Amino acid sequence: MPKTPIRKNATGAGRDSRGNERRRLIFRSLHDCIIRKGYVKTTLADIAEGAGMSASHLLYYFKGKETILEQYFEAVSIRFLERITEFGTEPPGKRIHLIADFWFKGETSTKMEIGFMLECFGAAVHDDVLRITKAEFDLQCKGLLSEIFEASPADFIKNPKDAAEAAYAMMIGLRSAVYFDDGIDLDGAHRLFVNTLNRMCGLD
Amino acid sequence: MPKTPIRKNATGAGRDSRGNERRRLIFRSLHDCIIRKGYVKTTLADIAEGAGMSASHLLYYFKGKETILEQYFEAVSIRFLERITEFGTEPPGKRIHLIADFWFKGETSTKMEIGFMLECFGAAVHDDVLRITKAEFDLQCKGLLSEIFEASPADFIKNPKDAAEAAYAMMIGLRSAVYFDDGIDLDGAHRLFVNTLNRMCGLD
DNA sequence: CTGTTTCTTGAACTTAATTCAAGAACCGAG
DNA sequence: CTCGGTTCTTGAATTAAGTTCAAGAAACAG
Repeated sequence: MPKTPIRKNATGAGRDSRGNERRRLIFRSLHDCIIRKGYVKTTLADIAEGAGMSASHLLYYFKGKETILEQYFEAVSIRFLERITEFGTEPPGKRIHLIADFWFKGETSTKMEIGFMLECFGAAVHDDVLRITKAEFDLQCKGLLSEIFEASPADFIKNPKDAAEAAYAMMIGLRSAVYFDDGIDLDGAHRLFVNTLNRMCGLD
Repeated sequence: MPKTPIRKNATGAGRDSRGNERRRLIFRSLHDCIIRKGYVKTTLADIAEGAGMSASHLLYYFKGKETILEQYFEAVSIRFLERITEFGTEPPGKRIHLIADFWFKGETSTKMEIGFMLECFGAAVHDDVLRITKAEFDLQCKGLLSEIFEASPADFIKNPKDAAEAAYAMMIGLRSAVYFDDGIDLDGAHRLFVNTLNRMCGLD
């Protein structure tokens, strides 16, 4: 006589608010672990310890180790999108500097997260779930940048969409180069980026 | 009475030539596995099966699973460097197209390897061995590109090194965007890249 | 206070990486 | 050819990590 459990709290509000707090703790611990040893070498026990709970309890909230990664990645993507979207409200001349600062002068955690996203993208090649998230992220960034550059057409590249794509690619490219090479001149890269964008947009 | 084993073949030539053949088999199998399921999901048994030997035998040649990855990555980097270096002997107007073709029109395996390298770079953040290899690769590519662009100074960016760096970053950036997003227009990206480089170099 | 739902854990199970000891294959010297 | 040493190869044992599960604690509504 197994009764079908009836959910009193149909919206799941109570559970989810608590669950979300736990999730955040887990994400933060994952984040720390990745900074210290990278994702591959991070064990469930490591994450659990950092979050102050048992390893098996992690799996009460997440289906498996990779699911934690996926959902954390998704959360990070969303935060990035939000921040990048904010730039769209700034005047053209200012946007470029804000975007550049965002990519080059962020806190350590931002730097880590960008590197982490690239790490995820690598993993994502063979994972449909992550792939979709990445494609989504990519698409939206590009759309936004197109918009930004549309507003101040450059004479360097006739089609502003090309400029936007080029800038986006350059941004990702430079940023990853910076992340993966401690020897690189961060300030130099930053100047180069700003100058290039300015020139592209005829704001030089 | 364990005698200290005396190596007859002090140069290791015989052993190494055989060993290198085995290594190549293992690399090829790793390569195939990564195409099919990605590095993380590839097991030693998978690699061993593809190479026609036992899993434990892999560890006779390599210290551990990650060592196989590291050394394969190193081999790929070297091959890339060699191919890119060849472009340096071509005349300026032709180099750009050759490089662009190399990045955008390579065979599937090239595409896979670029993605794989990015995947490695992600892993490399927490690994000193890979890191050095990447830095080396990076440095040499940049040096070469500087050289290439030095020969045909652009009026777009006054300092040709800036142009080289921008082009390099763009190349990596675009290429990774292409790799990680099946929906992207490969030909369009290729055209954009060639056009942009041409304009940068005043060859338009 | 009581029954239901949610939370939490440790122990058991499963899978993959790594170590190890033993023996097969190879090879040069006598 | 055959003996002794060296290199190659493997399966079995060990270790470590991920996952499942059943049981009990905590929270909470009625």
